[in-house]
Parts: sequence; C-alpha cells; structure tokens
Amino acid sequence: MSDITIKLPDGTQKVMPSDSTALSLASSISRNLAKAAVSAVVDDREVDLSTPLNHGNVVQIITVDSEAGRHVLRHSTAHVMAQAVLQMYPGAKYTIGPAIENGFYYDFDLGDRVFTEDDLSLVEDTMRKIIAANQPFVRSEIPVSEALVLFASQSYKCEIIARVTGGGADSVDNAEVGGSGDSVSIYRNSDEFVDLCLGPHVASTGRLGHFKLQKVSSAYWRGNEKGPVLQRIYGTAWESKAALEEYLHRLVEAERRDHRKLAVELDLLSFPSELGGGLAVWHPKGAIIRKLMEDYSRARHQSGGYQFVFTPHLSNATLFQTSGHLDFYADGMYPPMEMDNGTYYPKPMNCPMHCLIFRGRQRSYRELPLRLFELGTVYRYERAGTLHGLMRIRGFTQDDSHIFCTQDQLQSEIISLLDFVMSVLKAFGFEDFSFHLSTKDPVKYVGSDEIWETATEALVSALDAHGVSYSVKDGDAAFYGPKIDIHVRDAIGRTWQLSTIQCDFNLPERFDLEYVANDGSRQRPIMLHRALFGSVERFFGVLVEHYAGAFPTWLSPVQVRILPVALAHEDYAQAVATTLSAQGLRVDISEASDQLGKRIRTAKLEKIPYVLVVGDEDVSAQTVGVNARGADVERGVSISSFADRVLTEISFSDI
RNA sequence: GCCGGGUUAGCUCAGUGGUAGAGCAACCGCCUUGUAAGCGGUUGGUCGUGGGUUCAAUCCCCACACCCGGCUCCA
Repeated sequence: MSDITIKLPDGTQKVMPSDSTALSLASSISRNLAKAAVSAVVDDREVDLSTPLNHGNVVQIITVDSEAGRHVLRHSTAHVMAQAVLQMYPGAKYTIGPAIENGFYYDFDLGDRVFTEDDLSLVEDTMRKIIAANQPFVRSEIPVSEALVLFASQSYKCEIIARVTGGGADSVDNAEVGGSGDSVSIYRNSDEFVDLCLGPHVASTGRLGHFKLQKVSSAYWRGNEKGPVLQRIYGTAWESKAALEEYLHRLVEAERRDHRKLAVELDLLSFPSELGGGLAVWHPKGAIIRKLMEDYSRARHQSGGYQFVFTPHLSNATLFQTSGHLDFYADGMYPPMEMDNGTYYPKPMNCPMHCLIFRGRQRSYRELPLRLFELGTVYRYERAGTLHGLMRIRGFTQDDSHIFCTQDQLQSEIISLLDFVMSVLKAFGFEDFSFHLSTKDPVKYVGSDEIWETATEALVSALDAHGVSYSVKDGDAAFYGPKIDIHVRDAIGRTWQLSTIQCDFNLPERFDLEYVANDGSRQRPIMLHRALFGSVERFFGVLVEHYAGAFPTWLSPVQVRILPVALAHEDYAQAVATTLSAQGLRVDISEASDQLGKRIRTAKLEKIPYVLVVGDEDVSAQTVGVNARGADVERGVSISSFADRVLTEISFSDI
C-alpha cells in the first residue's frame, strides 16, 4: 500500500502510512500532542481520533485544553453520567445530553422519581467506576430499522431517530445524532450502554475524570412547556484538576459577588415579601448610589441634547391598543383596573406616552432630531419563576429615551448613540463591550417587510460606519423593530446585556406621527428607542456584582470614615469630618467605644474607600492616617492633601 | 406558569409532637485603645400566613405568600 499525504492547518504536508488514523498522525508529530489529543477535524468534520485518514485530508488535531477539546470531554462525560444513571435507576429513560459552556447536562425521564442533591455524589461514584474501567467509545453507523430495535424501550431516542430520518430534525437533534436518511450513528462504550450520538468522543472513559456534578433541576422535553418534564443533572468537566478547581473557584467568586447577598450585607435595599414578588424598597445607602447614578445619567443627557419629560404610571387601555402592546404583551402587564371612564393599566413601557408628547402639537423638521428622555418607572408582571433579585424585577425604572428623527438623520444618530452609550458605561467602570444585532421575529412583529428591511439596514450601516464588530441574533427583535444590544464584560469575565438601541418605523405609523418638512409636506418621523442602563435597578445589580460591593469612591455611600484612636481624639475627628464634609465628601465617624482593630474591621467589611485613623500624632501635626481600600496604611497625611486627592479622584471631566 | 428545595431573633444558622437556642448585630456597663473581632451583662422570636389532624403543632397534612436552583419567558 502506498503512503498518503496529509495537510496540516499551518499548510505543511505530512506523508503517512496508508493505514494512519488521526491519533497516529498526532503521535507522529509529538508525544505531547498525542497525549493532549481528544479528537480531530478532518476536512471540516469533527471526528474521533480513531478515524482513518485518506490521502489529501486536511487534519487538525483537537487538544483537550482547547474549547473544542473540552467540548468533547464534556460530551463524553455526559455519556458516562447517563450510563451511571441508567445503571442506578432501572427504567429511567435518557433523552439528550449536550456539552454546554463550562460543562454539560443530561435530561432523564425517571417517571415519578426525582433526583435529589444527595443522589449526585452517588451518581458521581458510579461514574468514577465507569471511568476506572476505561471503556473504549466505539462509533458505528447502523440502519434506522436496527436502531429502532436497539432503542425500542427508549421512547425519546425513537422520537429523535424518527425526526432525524424523517427530515424534521432541528439543530438539537442534529447535534445528538448524525443522520444520513437511512442510518444513524451510535456510540457504545460497554455492553450495557449505547447512545445515539454524532460524536466525536474521547477514545475511552479513562480519558475523563476531572468532573463534578453540580445541581439537579427540571427541564421540559425539547424546551416545550406543554411537554413532559424531565429531570436534569448539570455537571462540569475540565482537562485537569487545576482547571476544574479554578472553575469551581470562579463559581465561589461569583457567589461572593451575588448582589442579592451584598444588598443585605451592605444594607442597600430589600425585597419585603409583604410588597409582593419582584418589588424592591431602597434603603438609604442604596438610595445614595442610585441617586448618584441617576444624577450622572441626567447630567449626561442634559449635555447630550436630550429634553426631559415625565409621564404617569397609569394609562387608559386605548393607548396600549394603539401602540400594539396589548396585542402582544397583555400577559406580561399588570391586570386592568376598571374605572367609570374606562379601563386603566399600569404602564409596562414609556414609548407610547412619549409618542403622545411628540404628537402634542405640530412638529417641524427644524426640531428634529427630538430626543425625549425620562427615568420612567414601569411595571411588568413577570412570571413568578423568572424573578431574580434586581436582574429580573416587576417594577423598574428605565433610563428611557425616544428619539424622533428623519430618515437622513437616522444613521448619524445611531452612530453618535453608540459613542454615547460607551462613554456613559465607561464612567461606571466598564471597558469591554460587544454588540448584537437582533432581526425580525418571523411571527411576533408588526409592520411591512419593507419597513423592517429599511430599519435593519439602518442599524447595519450605522454599525459598519462606526466600525464596531457585532453578532447577529436572528428573530430576536422587539415586535416593532430591529435592535442593537450592547453587552459589557464584568470584572470576572461575565457578560451582561445592558443597553439597547431599537429602530422603530411602526409606532410612528400607529400613532400617526408627523412633522412638517422643509418643503411644507407632511412626513413621518422615524423613532429610536434606547436605554443605556436598561433598567436602573438591573444596572445597579450589575454594578454591585462588578465591584463586589466595593463601589468606586464617587458612588460609595460613605466615602470616608474617621476613627479616633481614643476618646480624647473625638473632637479632632469631628473637626476633620467637618472640613471634609464642607468639601462635599460623605463622611462619618466611628466613635472610640470599641477597640480600633474592631472598628477597622467593620469599616473594611462595609467596603468604605477611605478609613482615616486619627490619634495623638495627628492632632499635634494636623494630619490623618489614611487607609485606602486595598492599599497600605499611610501615616501623617495632611488633611488638605487627602481632601485634594479624593476630590480629584471623584471629579468627572465629561459633565 | 412548570419541576424540585426552602422560610426559626436585624443577619448567619442549630433544634424539638409537650409553645425554642448559638454566634454576630443592637442596647447597657467596664476597658481608653495606632490598623481586620477586648471583657461582662441585657434586650430581642404568634418558629412566613391561613386552615386541618392531635389532649397538645414551630415540627405531621392541605392551601396560599415569598425565597432559592433550573425550565419556559423577557416589549
């Protein structure tokens, strides 16, 4: 047999024996590569390492420390978990078990049984035995008729086979099983366990091991809330013990930053159950921060050419019939109040009211773009199970603006908005942005295709002209128009969707909005909906998590705490406090009734940016001892230089 | 809304079919303190709400409210 030539991703060619596999290729390159290899991409198809190679193949070896490699590892671990569960719970039906970001899950139908947290370690034990047995994953393709016999007792598998071979498969199905019409691929790793699967998998179960089962929950079969409820186990799996531990540490870190926990600890706000779910009350310290956020926002909008408006919390139902919201979102609105002069709803959004302001009198093209801004509080009856601290809440305040402009102004308006958004978010400490374009939902939309095309084109051309890169989310738009969502990355790498810019040709039509053009004709304005924080509450929650409660000085409820060493220094502490307060700083004093160490500790736990200690030396020298958050102690700093330093730190150049 | 788990002092959490306990916090003393918990004492709870079972319910059962983990949803 003659040798074959294989191309590598870097363009080099390699001559191999004709019976070579992806694994032998890896071995021929280096021992370490062979050791790290979990799968390969051959001519753009992801395959097992055992796959035979052919002359001319382009082959990339996937290693376990890459995202693609971890994906294989996680998917294989999911198989082992399913194997363990089937072993331990006779009669269980297995459904699908994909790899996901950071891990995997598998969904089971256990009949009336449910998993408990205690089951997890038992399942883990069984998995470890399967891993220790080092069972090889063997792929085969079998005819559909044979597969239906093999999985005869597994109704979910039969359903998947029917969909894949019947042409009704979706991406979930296709990820589960390779279907070429009359055959399906399966992976078997022992006499007792076989699963429908596209693959690839690691060579054998012994390759796995750095995993942890995390939680049990439920999920709907195929995401359909009318369908069967399945039992899901989530797990995580990594290429090494260190990587697993690092990930688990990240989870602990995320928990430490949980805004719901910090809101209690720092006395920022609460969700009294007497109020009802998803409704918050802001305590004084939280309110200070919120007010500063709002003040900053107002200042930026003021200088950004916005006009401030206010609108009520209630409206007659006819308004929301006109806007179309009642047709689409009646379920998400608080129920109507029947009054003697009509039916009223708490407002779920501000835009219809801003339309009324625009329509309040005749408008000229000279007024455009007209930018109306409001910190508008809205109420949405979010389903009970979806509430989540400040991130998903039923009463919230949008930093909401509606910009009415001409077709000609649209692109430049969007471009300047992109700058405005980033500039405002940067002030709150976010540096890393990503952009996402959402296009028309094929079902939930109003307006003609032409209008949608024009609007989408406007957003695309603005994004292109601005020069930012973006991803596209098909079908994710609001019912009235396409949108750009802006996500930020936080201090521990998580992303949050905050800002949104939505292009709307529909509401102007529904409200019959017009302006007089320079030729005297009546024209329809285009409307942009946009919010930067999104919701003040949610943005606040994100800030808490981003800073782990240690807000930057300008936002801290208490900026400076003064600790007199002993009783004798309290007068001096008071004098320092008066001096700093007079310069606009938020200062308090912790009296000498407790030991200094304890007061330091308390102040640190409250994450106060500056703790000043004053004792005999400071009284005589008119200085303070400065403990800046996260920094070493500085003794003998003059009061004025401390004040200058903090005032410089908290000043803004852009307002 | 669905599945599962919860709700005990301001906070974090023990505990029991015979109406409850710790630590921290708060308050009162003592100590007068130079960088992450000094000492002693006191106060504080209709055991989420409403029904039921029981001689007796915080505990067992039911309903509801709220919270948590997911699913679904998110104008």
